[in-house]
Amino acid sequence: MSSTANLKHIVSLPAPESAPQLLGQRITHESPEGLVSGTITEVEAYQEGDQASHTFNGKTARTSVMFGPAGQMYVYFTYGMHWCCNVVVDEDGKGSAVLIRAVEIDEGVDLAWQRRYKEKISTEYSAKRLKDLSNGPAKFAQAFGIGKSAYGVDLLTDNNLYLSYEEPTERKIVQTPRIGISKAVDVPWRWLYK
DNA sequence: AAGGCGATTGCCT
DNA sequence: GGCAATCGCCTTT
Repeated sequence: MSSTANLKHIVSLPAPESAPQLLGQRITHESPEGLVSGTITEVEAYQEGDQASHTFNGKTARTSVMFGPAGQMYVYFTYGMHWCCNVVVDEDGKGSAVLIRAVEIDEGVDLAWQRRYKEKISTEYSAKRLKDLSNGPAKFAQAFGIGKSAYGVDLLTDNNLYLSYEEPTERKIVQTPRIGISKAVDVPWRWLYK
């Protein structure tokens, strides 16, 4: 199977099956300022009928893309200041997506650093700040320069913002309940590398 | 037309 | 560990 076909298969699955398979996949954003790329290391699954999902109360203007074809980006704005990114998954018509909660950046660290901290990267790397670069959903969005304009972008075909397939690795995966929600708090649909 | 609140983060104690 | 910041969306009048 080709890389694109592998990805296509992964995002065609229901969210709770798709999410753990998106762990380890690569996401890249090429913007006028430069390229940032890294490995997805933490995800959460949300789907229609799931009380914690934005689609629980049906389709709205904000969530419409979640009901569309798999592989598109669902971006939402929250807490008055943060953007968060999801990969739309499952069959066309199902309101499902996988929230990208953390990415390990291995290309474009300088650019990511500038976007996050509004300053040039110093020769003396702060270990904590490096770790904090993209270890949260809104941190990832900021580090990658992703905002409203990414809404609905097809991550399987777009030339600037795209997923690329990586073979599964031996990295140990942990499964836990989702973070920061008030409904369906016991549903264990968060996956991350140990 | 108005009000409450969130799939978060960073700073303060 | 607690809490403020900040605003678009959705629900309720």
